[in-house]
Amino acid sequence: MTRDIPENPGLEGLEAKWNALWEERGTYRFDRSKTRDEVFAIDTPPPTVSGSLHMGSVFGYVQTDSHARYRRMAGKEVFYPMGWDDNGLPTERRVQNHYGVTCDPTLPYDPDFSPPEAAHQPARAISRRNFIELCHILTAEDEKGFEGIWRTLGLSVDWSQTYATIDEHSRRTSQQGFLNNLKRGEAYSQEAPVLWDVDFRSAVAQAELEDRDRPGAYHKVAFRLTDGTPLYIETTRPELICSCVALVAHPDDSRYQHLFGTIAISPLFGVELPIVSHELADPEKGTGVAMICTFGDTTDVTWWRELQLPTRAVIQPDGRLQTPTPEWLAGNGAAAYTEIAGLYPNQARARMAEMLAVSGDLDGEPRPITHPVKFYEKGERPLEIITSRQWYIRNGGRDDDLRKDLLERGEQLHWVPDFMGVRYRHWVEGLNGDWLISRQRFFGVPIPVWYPVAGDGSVDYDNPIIPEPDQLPIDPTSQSPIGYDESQRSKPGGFVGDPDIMDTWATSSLTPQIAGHWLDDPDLWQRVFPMDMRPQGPEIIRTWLFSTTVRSHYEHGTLPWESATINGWILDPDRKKMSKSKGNVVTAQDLIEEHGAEAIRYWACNGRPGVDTAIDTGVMRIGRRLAIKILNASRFTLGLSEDLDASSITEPLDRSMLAALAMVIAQATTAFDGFDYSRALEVAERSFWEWTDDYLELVKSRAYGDGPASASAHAALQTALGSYLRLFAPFLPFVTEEVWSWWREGSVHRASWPTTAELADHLGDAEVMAVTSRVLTAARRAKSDAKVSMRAEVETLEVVADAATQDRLRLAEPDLIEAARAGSIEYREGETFAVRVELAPLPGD
RNA sequence: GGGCGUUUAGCUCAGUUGGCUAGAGCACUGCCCUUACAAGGCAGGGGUCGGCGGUUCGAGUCCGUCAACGCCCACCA
Repeated sequence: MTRDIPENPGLEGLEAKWNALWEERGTYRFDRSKTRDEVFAIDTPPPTVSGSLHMGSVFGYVQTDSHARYRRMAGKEVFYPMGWDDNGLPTERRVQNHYGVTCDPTLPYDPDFSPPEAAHQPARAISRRNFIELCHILTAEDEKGFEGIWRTLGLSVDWSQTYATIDEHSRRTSQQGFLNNLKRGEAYSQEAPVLWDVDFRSAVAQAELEDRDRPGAYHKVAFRLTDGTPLYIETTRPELICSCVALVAHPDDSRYQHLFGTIAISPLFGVELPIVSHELADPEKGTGVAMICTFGDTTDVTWWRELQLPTRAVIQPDGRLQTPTPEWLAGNGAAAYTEIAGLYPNQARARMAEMLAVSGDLDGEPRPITHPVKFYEKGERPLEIITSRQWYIRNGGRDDDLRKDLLERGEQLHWVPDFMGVRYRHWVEGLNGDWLISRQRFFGVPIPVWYPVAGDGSVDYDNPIIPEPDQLPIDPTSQSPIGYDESQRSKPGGFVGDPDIMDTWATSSLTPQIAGHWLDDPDLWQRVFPMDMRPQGPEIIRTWLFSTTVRSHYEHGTLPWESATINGWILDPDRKKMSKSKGNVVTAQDLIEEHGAEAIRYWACNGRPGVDTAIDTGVMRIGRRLAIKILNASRFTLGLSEDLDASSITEPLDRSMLAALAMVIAQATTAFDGFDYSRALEVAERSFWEWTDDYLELVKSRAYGDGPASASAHAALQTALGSYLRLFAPFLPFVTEEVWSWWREGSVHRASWPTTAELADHLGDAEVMAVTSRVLTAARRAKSDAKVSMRAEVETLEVVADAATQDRLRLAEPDLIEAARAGSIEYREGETFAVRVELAPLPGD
């Protein structure tokens, strides 16, 4: 025996051992000499770097890794990069909490500021540049931690192909992409009402909204017609009566036909308002008359735009009602306004209710209701709508032709599972505006433009000053455009920099271009794009998947990838969706330490594509047991003899076993080609347990002997083991690599995927193994029923079977007699298969 | 309010174009320390497939409908 097989092989230490060796040997290094058709490129989701890794991430990434490993073995050169999403608000929040700081852009840069050991209490305000430096420091630490976990889990990522969505390369790619959109007219800026988060003081895009049910109250309020007749409306936002610009009812509402075109006067404020008609007014809601404010909700925006109403905005970017009395109010109206000036909406609402009650314009008590209110998904207060200048990228929300094109892209994409494509379609069909990409935040990729300042000091937003490509990336708030210098910043005749940053999706929608080095490495780019696979979660179809599709459609006129594989949700052990707010998040680190990487991988790969899956430590234990079983079965097989040529496989039972294995290989391959890793694992696993439980037991006795029959068993065992190790390699990379190293040169992960062709010359009748197992099982059952050891002797085995089955059993008879410890086998002709077992008398009986 | 998904043994899940007495693992029960494996092996009990109604010679598997759960979307008066 020259093989170095441990006496008592175990799983401990395999992760560290093989990760070090894989790194040293460059096992997963991308070979960029391969051409596009030889490459399998994966657009890996860059995880949000946020301290601890969520089990939901582990789930999807491990599934993707199993597929990457399959493709690599199946002959593709796998382009498998890793990115970190450290751009944007989650990082800002984390920095604020971690260091106890807030960003105040008005402060000067402090070059001596160093990261505090502990969080400042209370929070300390620092400059934007200091703040951004902290963002970089913290994300760099977190990224190291994440990489460590991914390596422990055995992701076969090429770690030389990494990026961060805030790094220089990503910023340049993102800014160039934006400038290309701008040049082609796909990006534009416009002053318009936007949904606004008053805490973050930033605009928010449609894709980032969520509805939450909140308590509210209908206030029935009397407006007055010119003759003094009350006209009642119901509103949940009486504080906005001061910003009312019209009253509206449905054009077919007979109750109000006579009022269209006339005037109503607002209570307390005395503003004259036209009474108009519009189809969005719902006769069923309230009194059928609604007040139109600028702006209380998105319907107001629609009415305002379509009915060409004036703007009377009072809500400020900080969420308060403006302090100066609005110009459209005068006299008693102006006096009434002073009661609510400077208040937050909820405070103003209460005050208005009091004032309306006193003036007699409130009919009855406010009626409490629960209603859906729009929130920023990361926000804590309801969104307001304010008017501001923002940048947009056209996404079909305002253009039917473009919408049709993008829907067509969704049809072209191969969705796994296919029903996920419906979510894309519904999202695109439901878009109601273009993609708002500017954010009034600090840590992100700057909008890369400046604006000329005219002699009168006004800013010319319609003619932005564009940087040259070789200047990118730029920060227009600290760099000046070519032809200007810093002394001209914000001066008449000079320039101003756009102060905003881009939405995180405006950058991560370019992950194929970033990872594939679209701008700076055309040679690499043409080898990897369009990519093959986009794995991701279902919740970001509307954001990441869609936005990536939009950018690629514009930039390259193609889909960014051929297939999108959508993983399921992770549920906690009680089948509740895990979320930080529920406090039921289980971190990956703990589970990996407790169960080991192979167990976690097995659990993840057991989850069907796209199917919600609960964290289940029971499944993890099964995976661990499978890994240990592989070690032990390998030790048995490889301890028997040196390598034998497969031509030694002559015994019918051995050839039968290989015939069954060939079918398993075919099934697993078909499953993987359809992105169904879980099916591939399932068929391999079922087959492997049968192999160890039945085949190994049947041939054990023969294998311990000598001669050609023994050699046949050895060679068949080796051949089968070689197949099983490769079938399991995508799922259990450490244990399969360990066994492979006892035996073969090179990495199992660069070995070729098993094929039926390589077994073709050694196949027999698969039924021989099947019927022999049935007889063996019958013998075991008899012993179990008699409560005796499996080693107990059988006097006779009497098999009732048809002639064909008898013939098959005779082919394996010596093995069956040994395994069952039977004295003899007798056959009787019969249609129905049956086995009668007569146990030998026990010694002493 | 609309859409998508899920609902099969106590638990976690398979069941691919409808077809032999519905499968696996865990858990449970019994037996076995058999020289690959006792953090193991062998064997066994246990579901009529969410409800109702159809199509069919035959349905867990197709159609309709209802319900529960999850997710996504929806103009907040």
